[in-house]
Amino acid sequence: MKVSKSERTRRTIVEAARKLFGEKGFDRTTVREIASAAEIDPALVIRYFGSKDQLFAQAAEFRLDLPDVTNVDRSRIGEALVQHYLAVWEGEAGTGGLPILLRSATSSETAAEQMREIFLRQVLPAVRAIKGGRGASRRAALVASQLLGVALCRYILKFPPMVAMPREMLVVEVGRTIQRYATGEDATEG
Amino acid sequence: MKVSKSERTRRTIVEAARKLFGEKGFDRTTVREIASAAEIDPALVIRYFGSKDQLFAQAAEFRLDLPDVTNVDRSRIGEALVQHYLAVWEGEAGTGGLPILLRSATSSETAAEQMREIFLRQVLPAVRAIKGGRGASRRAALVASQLLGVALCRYILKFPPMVAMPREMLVVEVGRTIQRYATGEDATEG
DNA sequence: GTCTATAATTCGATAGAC
DNA sequence: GTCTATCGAATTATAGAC
Repeated sequence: MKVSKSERTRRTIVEAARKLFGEKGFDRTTVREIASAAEIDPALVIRYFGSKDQLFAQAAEFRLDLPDVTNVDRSRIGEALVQHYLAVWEGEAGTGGLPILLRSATSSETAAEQMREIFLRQVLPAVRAIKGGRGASRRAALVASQLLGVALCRYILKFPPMVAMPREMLVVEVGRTIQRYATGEDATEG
Repeated sequence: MKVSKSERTRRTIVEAARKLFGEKGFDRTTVREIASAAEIDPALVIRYFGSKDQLFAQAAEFRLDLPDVTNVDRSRIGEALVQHYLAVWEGEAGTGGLPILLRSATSSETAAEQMREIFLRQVLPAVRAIKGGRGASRRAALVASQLLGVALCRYILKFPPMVAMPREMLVVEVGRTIQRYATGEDATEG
C-alpha cells in the first residue's frame, strides 16, 4: 500500500483534532479527547506531533484559496468574494481551518498571530490586486473585519437571524459592503 | 462608612476579574491569578462568588447603553452608532464587558448565549427603532456582524492596519455600512 | 472576615514493556 | 508501532484554624 500505517494514524489524529478544535477551541480540547475520538492511545498523539501546540498548528493550517477575480465583472467583485467564502466555510462543515482558528484566536496569542499571517499573506495581496495604492492595507482590514464578523455571528455565536439568512441574501447585502471596501467605490446596482 | 469592607473586597475582585478575563479569556484566567491581582486569598473568590463561572457571569455583565438616535440626522445614524461604540470600547480600556465576552464567547457556550441575549434585547430593538418592518432582525444581524467584526480585528486579533486606523476614518467608512444595514438605504453623501 | 492547608481532579507529557 | 503506567504540575473548590 502507498500510505504506511503510521501515516494513516497521523491523518486520523489530525482529522479528530480538527473536529474537536473547531467545536470547542484549543483550551477546552484535551489530548485525551482527541485520542479517544481517533480511537488510539493518548501517548501516540504526543509521539507523532510532539505537543498539543504543534498538533494545533497543523490542524489549523489552511489556505484561503482566493478565487480568481480577474475574470469577473468589476462591479461584482464583492459578491464574488462573499460567495466564495460562504461556500468554503459552509462546505468544510466545521473541519475547516477558519472556524478552528476563529474559535481559538480570541484567547491564544499564537492562534491570533496565525490569523494575522493569513491576513498579511493572503487577504492583503488579494485586495491589493483588485485595487492597489496607499490605502490598500486599510481597505483590506475593512474587508477582513466584515467577513470575519459574518463568520463569527453565523458559525460561532449563531445569532438566529444570521444563521437563518439565505446565502444569496448575504451575498448581495454583504457583497455590496465588500465591494465598497475593496474597490473604494460604491456598488451602484446596474 | 457606607460600604462594608466585604463589599469593597467584592468590587476589587470583580475589577481584577474584568481585567484578566478581558485580556486572556475565561479558560486561561485562573482564580489564583484573579486573587493575586486583587491582593487577596484565592479561597475568598470562591467564598464570595460561589464559582469561577458565576464570577465570570457578573464580570461580563454589561449594558450596551445605546445612544439616543432620535435627535441625530437620519442620514448620519450610521456614523453616530459607530462613533458611540468606538468611544465606549476604547474608553473602557479592556475592562468593558464586550471584550470580555468576545474573548470567551468563541469557546464558551454560556458566554455565546450571553452575547445572543445582548443582541436580542439591545441591538435588535435599537435597529427596529430606526426602521421597523419584517426585515429588522436581518438588518440587526448585519449591523452586529460588522460592528463585532471591527471589534474583533481591532481589539482582539490586532490586525495592524485596523489598529492604526484613526477613529474618524472608521466612523466614516464603517458608518456608511452601518447606515445602509440599519436603514436599508444607501448613505449618499450630502 | 481572612487565611493555611489540602482535597480531588485533570491535564500534558514521559518512560519503558511488548 | 502501540500500549500500560505514571510522573509532575496545575486547576477548582473545600474544611477548618485564627
